[in-house]
Amino acid sequence: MTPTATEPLPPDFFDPDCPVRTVPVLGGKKWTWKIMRCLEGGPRRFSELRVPLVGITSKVLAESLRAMEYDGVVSRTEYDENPPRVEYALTPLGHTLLGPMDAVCAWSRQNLANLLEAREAYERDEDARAGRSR
Amino acid sequence: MTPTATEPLPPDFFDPDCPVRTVPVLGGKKWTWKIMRCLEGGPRRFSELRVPLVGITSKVLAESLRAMEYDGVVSRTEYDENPPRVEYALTPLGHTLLGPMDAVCAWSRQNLANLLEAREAYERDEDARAGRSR
DNA sequence: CTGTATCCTGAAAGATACTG
DNA sequence: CAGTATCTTTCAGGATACAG
Repeated sequence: MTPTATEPLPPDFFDPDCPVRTVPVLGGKKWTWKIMRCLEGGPRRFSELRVPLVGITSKVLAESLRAMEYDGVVSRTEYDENPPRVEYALTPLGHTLLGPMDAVCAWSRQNLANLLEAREAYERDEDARAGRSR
Repeated sequence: MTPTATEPLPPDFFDPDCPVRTVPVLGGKKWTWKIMRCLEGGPRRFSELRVPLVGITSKVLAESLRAMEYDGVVSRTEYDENPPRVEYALTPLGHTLLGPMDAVCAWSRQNLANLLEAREAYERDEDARAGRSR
């Protein structure tokens, strides 16, 4: 599964049709990770989610929640009240995703300094090269 | 840091300007995770990477590698030969990212069945609802 | 309050052709 | 071989208005 560097990587190293590709939490989906974090502490209603997700529109929030519901990581519970109340929560499956997510988030936090330093170094080298050729 | 469900989520729950947001491996960047996996076994040259990354164009591969180099997770080594040879490899920082990434990938593999089942259930319910209202 | 319906924009990705 | 240069496409995301 992990070929060494001396042998060529096979063309079928990745399955282009692998359904994992379409898991929202892995692909684009700008807000998914943040929504997960907002639901970590317990159920939240729609308007409650909009507060910390500064800048999100109701359209995008609704779309994101629907995609997550589709994948079974979020549940939607409608209460027949007036005014209407809808609560979103992590499913058991969603909860199991928190751990892996935390690993990546922790990495980001721990290596933020390294990252910023790498970017500065990269730009310094760019400047040096451009300076010489000029 | 993790508010309970009974207290409201503060508007500053997330820092909109947090640089972590721009880490390629966390945001969009369709190919980043796959490129990481290709480099896991050791250094690879440009054309070698194109084989398993079925469908990627040289333009997008070059852009992706540059972004990863910028963030310090990939190194680029140019050998002064003819024909030219360039090798890409994971940096030490890049290697530390493999662990967290694996956690998410493992989750995807382990829960793929649950995911597909959730999607089917979702679509069944949709059909049921549409059927009733029709 | 919890959304949907439109329309629009910008950035990422793809197609194609070409260069040192 | 290892890219760059253009041009086109695509689509997630945003703005705005409105509905149950």
